[in-house]
Amino acid sequence: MQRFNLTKCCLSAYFFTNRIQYMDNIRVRFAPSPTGALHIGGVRTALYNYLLARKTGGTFILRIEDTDQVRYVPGAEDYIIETLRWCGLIPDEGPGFGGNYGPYRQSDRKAIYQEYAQQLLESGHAYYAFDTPEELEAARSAQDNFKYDATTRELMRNSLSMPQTEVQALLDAGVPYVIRLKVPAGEEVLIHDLIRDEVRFQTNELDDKVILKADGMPTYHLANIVDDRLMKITHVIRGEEWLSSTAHHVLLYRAFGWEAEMPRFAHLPLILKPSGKGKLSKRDGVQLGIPVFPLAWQGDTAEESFTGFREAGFLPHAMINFLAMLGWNPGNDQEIFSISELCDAFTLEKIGKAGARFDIDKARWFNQQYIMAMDDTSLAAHVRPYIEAEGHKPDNHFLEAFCGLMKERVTLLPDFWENGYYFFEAVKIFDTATLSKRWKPESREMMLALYAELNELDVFSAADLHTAIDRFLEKRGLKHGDLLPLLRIALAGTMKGPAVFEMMALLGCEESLRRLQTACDTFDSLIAGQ
RNA sequence: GGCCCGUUCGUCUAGGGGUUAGGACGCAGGAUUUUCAUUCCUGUAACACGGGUUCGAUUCCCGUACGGGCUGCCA
Repeated sequence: MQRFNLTKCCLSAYFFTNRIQYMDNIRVRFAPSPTGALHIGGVRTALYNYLLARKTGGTFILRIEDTDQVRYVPGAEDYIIETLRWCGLIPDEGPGFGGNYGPYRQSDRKAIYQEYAQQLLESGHAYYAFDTPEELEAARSAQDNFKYDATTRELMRNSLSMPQTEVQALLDAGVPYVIRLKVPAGEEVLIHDLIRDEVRFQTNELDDKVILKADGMPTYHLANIVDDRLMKITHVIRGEEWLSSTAHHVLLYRAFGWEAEMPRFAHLPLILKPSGKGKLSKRDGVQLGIPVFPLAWQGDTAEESFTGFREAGFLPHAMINFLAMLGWNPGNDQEIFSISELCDAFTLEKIGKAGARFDIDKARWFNQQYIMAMDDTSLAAHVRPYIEAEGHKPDNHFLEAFCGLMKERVTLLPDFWENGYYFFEAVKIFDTATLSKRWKPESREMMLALYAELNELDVFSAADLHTAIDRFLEKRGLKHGDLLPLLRIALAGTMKGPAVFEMMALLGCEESLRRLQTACDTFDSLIAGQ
């Protein structure tokens, strides 16, 4: 990274990171709409905003875009904030986070937008429109590809097509109206996108977007321009679905006379379905049985309720790491990144242009890596709830040792219980298929002899067990293979699991011997019965 | 339909005018291990197509195809 220190007389210094120029005091915002659970793609957008802010010493702002009264869903805002907290993407400013540019909820800023809409009205960049939804519908069905624009607005009912007296009369009578942006004809809008370079639009292709709705609320277009301006946003990092409407946004900046200080745009590629085509949707989650939301969401119906990465047993940092790599790369082979490493390595320039397929297997791999790398104490804290949910309250020492034995054998948090429940309670299922091959007529006697031998042990550690059992086998001219598989099944019921000696040591002398006894008592009939 | 964006192994991607096109996930095989897992090794597999430009193109340009986004008083 080259750094250019400009003289103090300059208002702002600039520095370059891999060719993209950043200014000082970077301010970015994550601006979700509280219409339901936050999509995983939204989490990635939040992440990239957060990373740019952290990398540059800038400010990460949360702004709630709740201008749609109809689609507003109670609880969605809490969900968004809980998600950010779970992921560790804590806003510097936002509702409940403080900041000097609030309020950060757009519904609390209604009056501000009206003021700015008025300004556009006065400067001739916007106009009143009285067309009812029905009339618009009629116009659309009467004409294919109907667009409310320079070629059609004279035919519609608005302050451009009607005499001023009539407009005033309608206004005075309290007839509902919207305010539309008057898109100029024959101009070009050039956008310098940080990810896509130059993108051009012809204003003749653009329609006169509604900027203030009949209920007095702004649409996204107006609100986001005004707020980004007032909140001094320097970089707009958002999904590609916004690229098309960016032309309108530039036109709004132009109309307000703010174009020169407009924020920089970076439009992120979308996250696509795991299989097939199209962008990832909540339906994919239920269809494939995979989480596509960070946290579970309880909707009004079963169809509107979804599981989340957290509930599936993902560690937040593993999910973040996975998401970071979906559309961005560090330019080298490193894949595992802590959040702070991500902050250092992140650059907008390394974000790809093409959409990225959502690959749950890769996510699982990341989770496995994070579990294996985590120390036993921290891991125990994550695993404890799963064990307690099954009615067990192990002490920390035991649980940590358990985590240590299991962590190389799991990919998701629930696997700890599912693959290792027998550390907490009696074996429920015995692998009778293996047992019937291994349990010989003389096995019972061998196990009984081992029981007696182990019963004499003073110290029940893995190392001591190892020595004792090796000695036992040697005495009888047996090999590991003659005993250990049986011992494993006696203790755990399954052929899968940690080293037998470690398992025994953790189970303890008393419990281990009890299981040996149980094996001797039941294995004969178990095999006979199957 | 119109406008906009995109296209390297099945997936995530590196790379970039001359390379054995690299890594990771997955999958397959092997080594280690009493089992499973971990770890290690090996293998599998890609520059969408057609024209240019060029001594040479996967890389640059133009088309085509395919995919995606937008096209609401939704965000």
